[in-house]
Amino acid sequence: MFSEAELLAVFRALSNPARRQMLVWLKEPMSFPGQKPDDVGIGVCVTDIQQRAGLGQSTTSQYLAMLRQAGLVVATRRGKWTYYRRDETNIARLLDTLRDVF
Amino acid sequence: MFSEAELLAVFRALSNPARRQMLVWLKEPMSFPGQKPDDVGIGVCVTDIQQRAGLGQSTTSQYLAMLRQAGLVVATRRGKWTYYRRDETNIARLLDTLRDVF
DNA sequence: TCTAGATATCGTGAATTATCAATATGTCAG
DNA sequence: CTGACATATTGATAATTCACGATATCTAGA
Repeated sequence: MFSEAELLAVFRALSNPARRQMLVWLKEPMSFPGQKPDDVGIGVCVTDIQQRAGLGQSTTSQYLAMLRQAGLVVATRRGKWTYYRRDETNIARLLDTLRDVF
Repeated sequence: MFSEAELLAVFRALSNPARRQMLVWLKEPMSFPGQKPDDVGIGVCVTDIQQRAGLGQSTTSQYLAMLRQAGLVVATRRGKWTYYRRDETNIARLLDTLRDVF
């Protein structure tokens, strides 16, 4: 299911509180100020996540990239913005794997 | 259920492949050479885990301490030996929490 | 095409982790 | 009480992560 390398990426990504929070925050896209109902399906843009996290822009971008490489979120570019949303299918698959492995 | 600090300890502990493997290995105590059937209930001693991991003695001891602090294993001292076994109850509780939180 | 805004990437220094060897502690046997 | 052994703790260094500012890239619009 998940290779050793994939599990490593996942645990490394989640071993940081800020990144873990981002993943939880994305469960409720509408909780972000200024989030448009039309955009819920596509996700939340980097700037909005950055505001909430209180981190620098580059840090936020990198952290989201890590979550994406770990297969936890999906990025979609629309215009100048990149929207991030949870990859619910893969997260469910991950939880199943964790049940099997641990 | 699990506090933020506890989750941090868990993910940090599991973000290292050697520590993750130890936790998996401990599912099968009898898979360790020289493991006595009588000791299965109490766990596996540090030296046996160290042999399998191919790490130094101090490293192994520290890694097991990390797993213990994360609530993933339980240590029992018997004579000169310290036996480590999985804390299945807490691991199950953890998996439930992960399902809730993520 | 030029510019401004959003995001990504690069380069950095501080903090943390990985891992070991050396040493300390704790326990049994004699 | 000593010696030998199992484990824990300490000290050290290389590698990695954290988080930032600076810079590069991409895109929409003037």
